[in-house]
Amino acid sequence: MPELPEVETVRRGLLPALEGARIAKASINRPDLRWPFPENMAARLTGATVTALRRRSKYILADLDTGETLLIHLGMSGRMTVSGDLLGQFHHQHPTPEKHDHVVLDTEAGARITFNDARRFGAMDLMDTATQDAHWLIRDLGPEPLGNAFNEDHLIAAFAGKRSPIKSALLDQRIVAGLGNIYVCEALWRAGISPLRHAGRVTPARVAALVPIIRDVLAEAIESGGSSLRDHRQANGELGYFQHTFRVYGREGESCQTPDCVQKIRRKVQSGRSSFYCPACQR
DNA sequence: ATGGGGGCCTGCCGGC
DNA sequence: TGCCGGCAGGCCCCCA
Repeated sequence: MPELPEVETVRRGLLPALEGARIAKASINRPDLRWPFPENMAARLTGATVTALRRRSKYILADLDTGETLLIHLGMSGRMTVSGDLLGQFHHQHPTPEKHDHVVLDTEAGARITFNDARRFGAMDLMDTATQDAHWLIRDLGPEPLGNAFNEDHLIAAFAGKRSPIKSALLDQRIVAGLGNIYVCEALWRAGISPLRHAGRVTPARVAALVPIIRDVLAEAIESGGSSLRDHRQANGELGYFQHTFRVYGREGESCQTPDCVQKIRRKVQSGRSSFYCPACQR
């Protein structure tokens, strides 16, 4: 269920087990996810040490001491779980393998990282670290929403003249990289902008106001993910997705949470995705 | 060139 | 209980 905050939460959860760790064994249980795995992926991972574990948009990037970088995308249903000694006294045993455990990495230190993805919209690839920015999945991505390159000027310029609904524009990873359906709905509700409005017809002032709102929505989600991740891990060692309460997402028919607003949240399908919004607060 | 829709997959949930 | 339709947080590709 991964948008940027979930991917960041997973990355942070993987850090203690993976960063600096040597991969003793890589088990690849099928030839592909959304796309075929790269040639000899197991052999190229085995024996490699992870020197850094980074994130770009919704991609997790593991730099290896072999000069390659492992790219991981969770798609819609991808999960990564950690088991093994690094998690402490309760988890000496690895859990029973489950259906859809497609890739399993065992580290020399005794941790096991399992990639499970029922729908297989996820992806893994290996690329040269030196030229990673040119990778076909990375090269067209827009700025990181939490970075300095994502600012008022950028978003105003990106929306200028755009005929598509602002909902679609914010889901366009070339404009800003990492937002998905949920956080776009949440950010637009906070900003009071209708998801149906053409991007080019939102006033510059309102577009500018959207920038810190997007940052806040994501930062809050990461923060809440971080805390629930710790809890979750204490409980069973899994890197779960945090429980986050959304103001509009999934709340069709419920009352708008804006004080004094008496409207109900509506759901409307836009280019195949559900948008949740308040018809009174969002214009 | 740009925007919208189809398709990839499996699982789950509600209704009959 | 079983079957069926609808739905799911992503993203590439094709078509108009």
